[in-house]
Amino acid sequence: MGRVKLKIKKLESTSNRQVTYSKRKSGILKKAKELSILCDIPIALLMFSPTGKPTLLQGERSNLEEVITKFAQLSPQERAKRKLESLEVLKKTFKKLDHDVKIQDFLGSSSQTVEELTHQVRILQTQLAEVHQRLRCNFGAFGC
Amino acid sequence: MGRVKLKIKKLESTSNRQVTYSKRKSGILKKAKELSILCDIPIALLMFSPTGKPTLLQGERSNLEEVITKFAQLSPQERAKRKLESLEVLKKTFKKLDHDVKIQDFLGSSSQTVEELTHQVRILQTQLAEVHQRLRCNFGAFGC
DNA sequence: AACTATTTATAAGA
DNA sequence: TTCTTATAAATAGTT
Repeated sequence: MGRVKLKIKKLESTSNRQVTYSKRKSGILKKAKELSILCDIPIALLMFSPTGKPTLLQGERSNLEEVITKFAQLSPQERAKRKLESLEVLKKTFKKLDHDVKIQDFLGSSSQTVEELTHQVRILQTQLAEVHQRLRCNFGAFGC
Repeated sequence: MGRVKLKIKKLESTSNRQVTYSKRKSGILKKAKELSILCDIPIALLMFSPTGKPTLLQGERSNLEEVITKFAQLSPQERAKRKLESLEVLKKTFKKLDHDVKIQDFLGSSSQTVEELTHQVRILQTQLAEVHQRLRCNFGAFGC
């Protein structure tokens, strides 16, 4: 959507990458917020700028109330299907993990880099803690 | 982008929510992939359909090589600034968590719901494990 | 699932 | 960088 049709491949110019990131980031954040509100769904978007600055968006409804309600309304057949789909997604996720973990040809390191990764760990731990919290509050004591 | 200007609020009709989710989901997934490639950045997008079906996208570069390289190139001043920014993001995240956790006026439950939440926990744990793995592989044994 | 009238996003340029 | 604008792209309502 611009003066010319853009080919989707890595932009050569560093400054152009940064400008494009800035523009498209605001666009995709807007889209995510709109989708969350219009369809009343939970959504999470995590990205890193070309310089490493993290951005985290959680939709207006980061709670899972709607998912729970909708799920409770499904028929047994639909539930069984959903269960299988969930397992498929899970298998794919692990498959991707296995692949990524094997490609470990990284470059040099820095102490700041560790801080950055640690920061990401904390964000994910926070999200994890939130889901755990919901499990506890809504369904009693589970082994989570 | 349609016949009329749409007001951004929860769509009344359930079927309309599902149709809109389907259309906009494909749009946002495309945007995320393009952003990942054009700007060569890591990105993760997690969302749930109005019926609870999860979708997870990780950009082409789910590894953090670029972030690390870019970060290593920053000046000490820029690193200090980045560190402060990361802490701000972290504070916001926890603030949001506190708020959400207090609002615990959920509806009825079901055994399937627990499975769905458990599935989400597993996805987040997988992402967490991935980041931990990278920490270990690239920077030696940390207490993670 | 397709089709278009419109709105929206954005690439280049100022 | 921030604003403008020509153009590409997404999509709301329709079929």
